[in-house]
Amino acid sequence: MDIKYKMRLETKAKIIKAMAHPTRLFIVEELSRKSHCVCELTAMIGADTSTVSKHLSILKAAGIVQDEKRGLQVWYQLKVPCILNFFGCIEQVMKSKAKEQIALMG
Amino acid sequence: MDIKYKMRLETKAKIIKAMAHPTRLFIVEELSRKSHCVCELTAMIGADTSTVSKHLSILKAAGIVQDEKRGLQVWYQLKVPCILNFFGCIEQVMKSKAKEQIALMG
DNA sequence: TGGTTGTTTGGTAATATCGGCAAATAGCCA
DNA sequence: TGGCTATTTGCCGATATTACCAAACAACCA
Repeated sequence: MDIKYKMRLETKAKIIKAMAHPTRLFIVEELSRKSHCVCELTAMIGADTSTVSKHLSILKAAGIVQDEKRGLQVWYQLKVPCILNFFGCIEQVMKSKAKEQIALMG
Repeated sequence: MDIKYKMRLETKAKIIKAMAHPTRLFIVEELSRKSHCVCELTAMIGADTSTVSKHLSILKAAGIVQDEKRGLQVWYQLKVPCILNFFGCIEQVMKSKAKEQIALMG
C-alpha cells in the first residue's frame, strides 16, 4: 500500500463520508429532483439554518453539489447525478438484509 | 418528513457510513477481486488484527460483506457487487474536482 | 444610510469513531 | 486435555462529528 494509493483512498472516503448522514442524504435526494435554496431545504428538514448550511458546505467541499447566489438567497444543485445510481445499490443492500431477517424468523 | 422516511434515511446513511473510511474502502476493493481471510487483510493493511476485525464487523453489520469460518480462519467476501459501480462515480467526482483546480490556476 | 432578510462562521457541549493493548473465545492438533 | 493459532471483544484515550446559539456577513430596499 504505497502512499499515493493511501491518499487516494482517503480522498474517496471523504467524498463518501459527505453522504454518510441522513440529512445530507435527504438533501442529495431532494436536489436530484430540483434545485433548492437554503431556506427551502431548511424548512423541509426542520433544523437550524446554520446546521443545514454546514451540511451543504460539506457536500459542496466534497464536490457533490454546487451553489449559486441569487439575490439574498443561495441556491444549491446536484453536481454529480451519477451519485443517484448508487442509491439503487443501497436499496439492494437493504432488501438483502430484510430478506435475511425474514429467513431467520421463518 | 415522516418518521418512516426518516428511519429509512438513517438506515441508508449507516450503510454508506460503513464505506466512509479508507481502510474499509480498501477492504471492499480487495474483496471485489477475491475473498480473503482476516489474516491476509491484516497483513495488507498493516494495522492491528483487532482493528481490522472491527472494520470487517462494521462492513458485515452493514450487509456489505459476509463471512465464513474455515478452520481457524474467517474468510470474508463481498456480498453486494453493485457497490463497485459506485466507485466509478466517486472517481468522476474526483476528476471533476481536479479539473476545477486546474481551471482555477488558469 | 439604516433596517431587513438569508446565509455563513465561530464557539461549545454532547456524542460517536478510531486505534491499539489486553483478555476472551473458537477451532485445530498432539 | 493442554497448547497453539486466528479472530473477536472490552476497554480507554485521542480525535472527529453534530447540533444549536450567537454573532458576523452579504445583498437588497426604503
